[in-house]
Amino acid sequence: MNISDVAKRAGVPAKTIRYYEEIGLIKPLRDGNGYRAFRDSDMHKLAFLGRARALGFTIENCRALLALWEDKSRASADVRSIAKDHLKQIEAKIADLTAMRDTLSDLVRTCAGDNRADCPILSSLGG
Amino acid sequence: MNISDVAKRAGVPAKTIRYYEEIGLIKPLRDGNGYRAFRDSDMHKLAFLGRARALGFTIENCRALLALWEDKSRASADVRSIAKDHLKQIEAKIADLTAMRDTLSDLVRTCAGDNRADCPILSSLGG
DNA sequence: CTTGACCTTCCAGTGGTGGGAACCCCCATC
DNA sequence: GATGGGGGTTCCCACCACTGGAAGGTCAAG
Repeated sequence: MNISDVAKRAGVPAKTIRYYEEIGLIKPLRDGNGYRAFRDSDMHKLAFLGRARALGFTIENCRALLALWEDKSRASADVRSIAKDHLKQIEAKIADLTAMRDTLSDLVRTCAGDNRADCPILSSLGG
Repeated sequence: MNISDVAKRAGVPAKTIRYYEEIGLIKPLRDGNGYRAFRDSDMHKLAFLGRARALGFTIENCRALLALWEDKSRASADVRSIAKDHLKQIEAKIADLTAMRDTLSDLVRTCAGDNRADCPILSSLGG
């Protein structure tokens, strides 16, 4: 498989695939002409990476998860611990954003939004 | 005022202040020795920027809001429109993260997390 | 033989800092 | 006068995870 085929099948952009090779997440073979030759296993790894990234795992977490996925004798506790940590971080980010949203939606609600110069949003930002 | 004073008072790191000057958000004067000389107005702008950034506004939005803040004849509708757009983006991000969290917390819940190799998290990522 | 779609590598840029080097300036103390 | 310490300055590199683009090699079709 060439890079555009595997990109389509795994749902990961070709540029990203090259990047993943560069940082050692995948190690595709090479044809005589220098083209990358992807095996099915490479494609599956890329699809795995695509799903993990879609869940917001960092690259380094993806690397760890991939290693655990490859390791037949792994303990699921290791995976669970990574996922739980990540879940906590996501929840923290949601909390941050929710606080922002609440403040901001209050401001938007109290702002008349007409042609007058008086603006509670700017007043609030101004201190 | 020197940079560390204004950093403390406005609650914005000195590094960030230099960056804000570099991109033209503030224009502090200079002393004879080359030190930045901040006026009160610079400090107020920095505090404004700090609050706007804390609400997640991008630098470019901050620039626009600052201009409106400075403009005595502004219409509050302009401010409100920026804030509403930003609010929408925050809500979109919250929705994304919430979807991630839901998927992930399902996976974490169904994962035994013991020493067995069987792991629903990896199975799900593997496709 | 040409065209055009691939593929390759390499370099630069993103946003908003943070870290650190190398150097200047000012004040206090010995 | 020397020295030390704590400011300040500019400049460049690193982060994260890509993304875009240039310059050039390769391949299949017409």
